[in-house]
Amino acid sequence: MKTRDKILLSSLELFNDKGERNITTNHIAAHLAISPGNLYYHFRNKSDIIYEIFQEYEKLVDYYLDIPEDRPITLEDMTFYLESVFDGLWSYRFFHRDLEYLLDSDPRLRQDYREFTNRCLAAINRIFAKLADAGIIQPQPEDLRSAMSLNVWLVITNWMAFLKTAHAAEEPASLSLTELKQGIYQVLTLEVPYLTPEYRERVLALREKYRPTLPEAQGVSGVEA
Amino acid sequence: MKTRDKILLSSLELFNDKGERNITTNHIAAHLAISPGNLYYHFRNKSDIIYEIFQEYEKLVDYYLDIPEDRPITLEDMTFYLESVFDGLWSYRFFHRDLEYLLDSDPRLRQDYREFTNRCLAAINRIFAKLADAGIIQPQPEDLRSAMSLNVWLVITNWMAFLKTAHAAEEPASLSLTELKQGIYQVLTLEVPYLTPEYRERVLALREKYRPTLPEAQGVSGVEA
DNA sequence: CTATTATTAGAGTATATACTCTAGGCAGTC
DNA sequence: GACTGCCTAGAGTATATACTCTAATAATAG
Repeated sequence: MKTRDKILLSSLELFNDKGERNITTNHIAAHLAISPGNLYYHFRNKSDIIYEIFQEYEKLVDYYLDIPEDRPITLEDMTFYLESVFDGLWSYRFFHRDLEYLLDSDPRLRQDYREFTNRCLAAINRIFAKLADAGIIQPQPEDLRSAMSLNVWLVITNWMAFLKTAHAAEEPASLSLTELKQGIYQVLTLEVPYLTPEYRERVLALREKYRPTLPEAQGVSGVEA
Repeated sequence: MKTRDKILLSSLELFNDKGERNITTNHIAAHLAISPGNLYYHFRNKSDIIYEIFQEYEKLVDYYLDIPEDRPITLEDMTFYLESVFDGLWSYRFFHRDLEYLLDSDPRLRQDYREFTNRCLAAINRIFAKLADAGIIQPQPEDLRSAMSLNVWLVITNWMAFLKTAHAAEEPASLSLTELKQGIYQVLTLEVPYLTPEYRERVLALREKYRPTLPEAQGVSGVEA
């Protein structure tokens, strides 16, 4: 594998593990057992590395959220979208953690991320429209659907931060992909009141599959309330 | 005003303005025109300053979210809770921005924040229960209510991050309290499907008051989709 | 084989950051 | 006036960070 690609891969891994803020270019070089000079031969600075990783992330999610225009949408499609988006979030989980700082330090990233957000929101919106067409959820007025889509986006992008911060003082690294996917339970919660009688039971059953197993991790434990 | 309090106040102001990551103890001292030594006479380190600011924040929100046990809840109560919580978020807005890093660097903060989250979730849960008692929303099974409460929490705590990141490349400092309170629109969106016929119109009217004025800031602009 | 280009090592640097240390001022008290 | 306790200044420091520079080594093309 090319050094350049190894740098991108290691950076992503280290960022995900320890947080972008805690990883310097020297750390990355040391982790790969290459010299700082070598790293800077391939990338002008740390921002460029991050920008390139973001572009991979963007491409991945755009690929997943390619909504078919020519056919109706199914429950399986919806499951796929949810699973995929959370997979993407997991693979690039460092990104949302320091999002604001990253956007402040790189105007290109700010611009691109903004457009990315808009594409995602539009995709969620279209999914809802097609779910209504398919008779899975009840149709809603345009502005309610937009606001719902935005709420879905907020839940999806911040579920991980919630998990990490609501976890006890144990190893903060103890987060797993399985736990992350409990976010799907939260997203489906948003759909519950809109489900049509025909699909209600099926979607509720799907939702159950993602129900958090440890009520403690859920946050509302009653005991501490 | 005592130097100690001035340090807390200036720190909060600077953190909110520029982000905790971009503000050093030397910056704080310089901003107050005092010496670093002086600052460190009053606080052992930066973490201690942040921890103390968090405790103020915690106290404020706990005070706002004191749900009365002896009487039913009204729509005015709900409005007050929402307004207050967003006021609190605004006043201590630096906090959620670097939350994960802050919790990673201070175990006390991690523990306290976790308990704080649980208290807030419990309070939201109780509010929903009392809204149902008051006939404003339809009663829901316990687990659905918990999941809904968690979604409310996710929307509330991350609305600001969304605004900051979805904004265009303009001044990132252009965020206003008014915009922030459009988060109330999003929270009320979550309640919409559960409203009782008696209260539906009143709550929808309340919600309209917080509707975002600029569709662009909303994120879903159609044009870019 | 040679010239050129791409890649790498590794020492080095300017700046920043969190924090320390010493000396001293100032207010009150006897 | 001397003592005490609180507060402050400001120079200083160890470490980290992002990044540069030079020279050497591999790879490739003619």
